[in-house]
Amino acid sequence: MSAPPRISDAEWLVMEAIWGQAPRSAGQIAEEVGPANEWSEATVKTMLARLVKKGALDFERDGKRYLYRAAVPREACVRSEAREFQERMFGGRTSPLLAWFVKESPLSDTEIEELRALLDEKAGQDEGGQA
Amino acid sequence: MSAPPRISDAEWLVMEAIWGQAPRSAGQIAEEVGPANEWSEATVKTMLARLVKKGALDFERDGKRYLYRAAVPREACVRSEAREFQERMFGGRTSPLLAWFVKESPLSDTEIEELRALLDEKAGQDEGGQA
DNA sequence: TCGTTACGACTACATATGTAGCCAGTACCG
DNA sequence: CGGTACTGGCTACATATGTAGTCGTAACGA
Repeated sequence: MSAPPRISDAEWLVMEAIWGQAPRSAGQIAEEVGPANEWSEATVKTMLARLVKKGALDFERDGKRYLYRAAVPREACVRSEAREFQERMFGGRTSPLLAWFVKESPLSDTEIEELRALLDEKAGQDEGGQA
Repeated sequence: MSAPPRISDAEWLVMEAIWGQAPRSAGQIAEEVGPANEWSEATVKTMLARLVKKGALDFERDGKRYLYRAAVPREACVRSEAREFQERMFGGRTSPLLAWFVKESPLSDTEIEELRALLDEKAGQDEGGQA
């Protein structure tokens, strides 16, 4: 449960590629994220190395190259980032956050319906479902 | 409408103090945020200078000292941070974000009620309320 | 008027981040 | 067995960030 490492903006894009499909070699990853972000292959390799060092990635040898895989689930990283965001912007409280997004964002009727359904579910459960 | 400047973690705390009450002198601000974060006064002053340079703060002379005030509304910064967060975590989509927070967070019945009310309002309006 | 002091300005320095180049070794082809 | 190309490792460098010290000077009190 140790907090996942802090993952920077650029690093996050690399992580996404790996969360999307793993294990993969640096070359494969670079092919996926490089062009879209106008990164040289070297840049991607640097980020891979840093992510390994941070403990966000793991790798196994495959002949002369490495195959990288995520060492932390995306889930955990999202949770951690979300917590920080929530903390900074809304003093850690959830309902103001939700209210803010509901007010600020365009939502289709369908989406509103879905959210209502989720709230219903939520209301059904007793407090403290959070294990 | 130019995007508000990127405000770092530590800087954000200083901004909060100023959004809370302005204009204020460096000393006053340091008094408020320094102890809580174990920052020396020098640290606070550095952040003030950086924030001014970034265009996040403005100041007016008051004798020998400066009185700082926010140059960008908190609103705008929150919006900008929220957009980035949403982009990174949920591909920019709002409803998955809302769904995620609803599922992940404990919400009291009252809060759920309030959100329902908000959704009702939202559903009432036609699409594209975004002014 | 002169000293004191409270401010802002400038400097410092380690780590993080964005971006990328170069080198050495190794696996594989010929 | 030697050459070649690909791969990771190390180096580089500018900017951002966290954290803080020092200095010159203006304002104010004595």
